[in-house]
Amino acid sequence: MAQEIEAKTHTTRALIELRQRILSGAFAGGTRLFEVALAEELQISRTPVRAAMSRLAEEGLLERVRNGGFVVRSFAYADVLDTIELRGVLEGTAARLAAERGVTEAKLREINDILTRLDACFGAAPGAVDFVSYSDLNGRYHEALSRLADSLTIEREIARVTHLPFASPSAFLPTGLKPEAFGRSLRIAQAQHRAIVEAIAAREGTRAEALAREHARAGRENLARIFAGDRDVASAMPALALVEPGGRDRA
Amino acid sequence: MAQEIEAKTHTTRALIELRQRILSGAFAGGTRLFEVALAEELQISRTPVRAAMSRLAEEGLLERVRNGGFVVRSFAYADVLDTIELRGVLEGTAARLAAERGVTEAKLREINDILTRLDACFGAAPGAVDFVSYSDLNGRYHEALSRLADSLTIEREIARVTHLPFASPSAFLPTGLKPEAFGRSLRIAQAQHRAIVEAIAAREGTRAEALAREHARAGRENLARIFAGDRDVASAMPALALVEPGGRDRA
DNA sequence: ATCTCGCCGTCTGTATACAATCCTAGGCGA
DNA sequence: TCGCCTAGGATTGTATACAGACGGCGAGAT
Repeated sequence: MAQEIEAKTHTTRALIELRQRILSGAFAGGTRLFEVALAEELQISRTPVRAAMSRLAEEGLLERVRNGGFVVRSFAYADVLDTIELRGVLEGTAARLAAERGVTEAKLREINDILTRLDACFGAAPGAVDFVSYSDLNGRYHEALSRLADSLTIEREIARVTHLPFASPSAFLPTGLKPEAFGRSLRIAQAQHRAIVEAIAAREGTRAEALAREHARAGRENLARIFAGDRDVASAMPALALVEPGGRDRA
Repeated sequence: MAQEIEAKTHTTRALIELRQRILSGAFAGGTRLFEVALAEELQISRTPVRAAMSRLAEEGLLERVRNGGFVVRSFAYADVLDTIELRGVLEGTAARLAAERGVTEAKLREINDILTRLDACFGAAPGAVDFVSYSDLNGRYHEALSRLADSLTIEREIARVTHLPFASPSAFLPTGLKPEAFGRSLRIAQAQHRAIVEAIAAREGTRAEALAREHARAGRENLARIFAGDRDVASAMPALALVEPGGRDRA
């Protein structure tokens, strides 16, 4: 997805454009996308539009409908919670398998290096955190963690779930919380990061799994806080743009 | 997938034909599929071939390659093990969430009904088992289990993983084991089926999860037994047709 | 009033011609 | 001999015309 910048083909451009529109909530969930209309709008023929929609279906952003055609997939609040839960379960599995199977020195060094650099994001004051660096390194940490089990199957599935913006490990970091409370929760998260790697290194599979799950739970609780609090904050979160408003069950 | 029989469109026919070929191992893993060649072979134009391949990519049987085109995804023995492990983890999550969130009387009755009918598959003698009915009902049980958590997200992900033939709950049932040993392992599996539902009904989430994982483990051990034993049996298993021979690491 | 049948419009399915791109093989030059 | 560069073939990308299928709407019959 990184090399998609400066796209060459019409298909790729349509893919990027449509993905952006869906993620930004330009289409309500359940909206049917018509080839002809989009083709006209994007000034291309139906063929690349179809190709792009097909790939968006692979990404899980569109759904095929009976007798052809696509609709925008709709996500309710409950789906967001379940997806974050699922990420926790999968990352927990990656952590457990890594602990059980053992990891190479090189990989351990790599993730420990990320941990060190994450530590460097924190200043003396509770609210002093380099958010930008933290967010970037947090993403790298989770990516490294998913690779620790040395299983392409697990890695793939985590990547798949994580692809949805609201399930990304860094989804709810730059929230509207007060800097102080926010910095505190980030310090706790970082402590969990360390504990997970320590458990893996000590071959404590069950502990590693439990910690990884609890870590995902933190993200989930940030989300719940956003939802329970200011609704304007929630609707301003880019990661929540494609989530249907209303249904807020299953706390 | 059930309504695909008596397919109307060329795309659907191509999809079924190609899927069948891949699953039967007609293409080695890594083989690149060319639109023109397949179009000629199937006596249709490139357009429906492309559409079919795109859907096979969604199913995880094909992979897109850089600069266009598809290759048949290749599965090593380690991937099979990881996928079965993953199924156990996901079914375990479904079971745990079902226990934690509670299930309706109707759903509980439905899965208990399946359990009763599974019991009826066993005769007096150890080797006396109605394999055909058991296999069918076993599939239904696992499907009902995946729906018990009342989460489309989880259900979807289980369906996705289960779609691969070697990860299906019924993948390694009709094996080349001796009837008596086979019947015994099926009775154990059925005991696990019951225990999982009992744990869910009693709201024992952790127990339900552990049991579901262990249950998947049984399938994995059947697979290992097949692999360790007669290699001819392994190569005769339809579910293993698309698995690369050779690599047998990670026991 | 309601049900059914058939027409028609709209949307996707398909074929095909042409364009663009990528990879490779071969030759030329340093 | 090695490397680069070019030319050509192979393969996908794109546009477009036509075909087919589904659904909605209206007219007619009961």
